[in-house]
Amino acid sequence: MKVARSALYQQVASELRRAIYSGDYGPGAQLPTEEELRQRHGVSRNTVRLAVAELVNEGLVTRAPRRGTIVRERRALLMHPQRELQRRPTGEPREAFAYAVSQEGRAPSQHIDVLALVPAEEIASRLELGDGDLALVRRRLRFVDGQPYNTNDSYFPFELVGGSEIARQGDIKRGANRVLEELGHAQVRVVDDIWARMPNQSEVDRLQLELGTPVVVYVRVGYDRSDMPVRVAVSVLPADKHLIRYELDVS
Amino acid sequence: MKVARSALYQQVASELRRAIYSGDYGPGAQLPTEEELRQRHGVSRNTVRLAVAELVNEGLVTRAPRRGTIVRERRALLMHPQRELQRRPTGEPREAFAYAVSQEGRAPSQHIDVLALVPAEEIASRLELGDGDLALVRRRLRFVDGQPYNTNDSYFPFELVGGSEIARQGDIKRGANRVLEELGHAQVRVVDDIWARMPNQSEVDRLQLELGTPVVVYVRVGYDRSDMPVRVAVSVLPADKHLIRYELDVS
DNA sequence: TCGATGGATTTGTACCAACGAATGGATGAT
DNA sequence: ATCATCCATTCGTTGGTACAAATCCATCGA
Repeated sequence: MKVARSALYQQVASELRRAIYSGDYGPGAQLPTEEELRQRHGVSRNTVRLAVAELVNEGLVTRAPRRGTIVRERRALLMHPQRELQRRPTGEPREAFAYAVSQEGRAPSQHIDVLALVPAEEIASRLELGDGDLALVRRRLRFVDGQPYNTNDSYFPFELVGGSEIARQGDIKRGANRVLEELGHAQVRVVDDIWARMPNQSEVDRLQLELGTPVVVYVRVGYDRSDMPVRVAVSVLPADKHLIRYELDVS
Repeated sequence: MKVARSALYQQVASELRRAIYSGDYGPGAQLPTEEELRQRHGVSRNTVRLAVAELVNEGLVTRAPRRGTIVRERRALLMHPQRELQRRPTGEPREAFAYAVSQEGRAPSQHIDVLALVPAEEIASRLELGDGDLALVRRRLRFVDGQPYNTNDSYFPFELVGGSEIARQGDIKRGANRVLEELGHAQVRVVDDIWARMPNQSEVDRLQLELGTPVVVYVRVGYDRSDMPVRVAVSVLPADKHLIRYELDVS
């Protein structure tokens, strides 16, 4: 007698979910093998795999041959978007990301590509560029403890930064924002847009994302004193590793 | 001759992904039926379903019997967490959410449950409650144009608001923050934490989420003049419908 | 002792078959 | 013309089988 209020695989998934959330399987624990679940619930292996696939898509577990199905653990690193605008301690030679990460006792590194291009419409409109105008982009892939961590692509109007240090390959130790200042276009106002979505394939590859990990997209547009956009920074942050924090004073 | 650099279902998924991103299938368009894809790629239906499942998990498409596989469209509504702290126009009778939504020409509504309980550890620690201390929670499920839109659970120290309007069922037209003010505990500082994850089952149910939709979790802790936490608001925002925006002045 | 090797285990991919559930659209009745 | 009904289509669920790929671990050899 079946009292199937929902699909079998849903029932199996619920049972596993409950067990995980209740702590029966803590982070790092291995769930029963597919064969074991098959017998325990009296269903086919297809059904078991469908159930576990749900948990994978929810980001709860990962699977690997022979290793089995493992409960994931997550440790997020705190981001303070506001602090990136503040001056770091005098003499601090590193830019915002490197500084923040090493503050938490972890080892930052990054890979930078610098190139000029006609940006996508979304970027162009935020930078208020004309049709076909060039932008200079600094594409960063950042690592923490050797693992890919996030990406940060910063776009500048080419006209503005073409001849400056920003257009040169490699690190700018004191930070691009400092260079903008020196060019007379310090950012006095920024607008941050934050949303989330599932990653596309190239993001999965670049950031070595596991299945079921959404990404937070974080776009900052910086404006100078004359309200001209001088920088558009697009960050793609794997959701399981990032926590964004803002502190606001009520004025 | 097979040049299978990756799994068959991955190849089919890539092909579909490419077609969607290139605009061959715009929002609302129906992908070929499973049977059609099966024939076109010469694979089994299971393999086709695996491929399409990938797109579903990426939030690119939805499936329904007889309707087929449809390319999703997304329209996000802008949130301004800062504005919720500002006074709304004098005489404006609605609270922040209702005001913001109707500003965009859409129809807000909500359902509120008010209850007292011993909150989960995460909430308790943010509210700096002792062990077993009660909190008052106002649980909101918000709708836009009749569709579930997001949830917002606001926790207050019971000690603080037990006898006030906050503890009564139903709407507080002028907003709970106003009541806090009147109680002498106006929020002068807030800390916003933002992250993302895949939704759990109860969230999928309450918010009628489609598969492959991550949620943004947005936690605001408000402190009064003596730096006591007086409110913890936990919002769960379906990622495809929300865009969070902050505007910061560089001081 | 330490490294290479191979077997066993566990998930990954792929195919086939059958029936259920939902619904768009055609058909027929009023 | 309008509404109810029925059918065909399309996805949803579940069962089965077979072999591939990855890797843990025990065993064997130097």
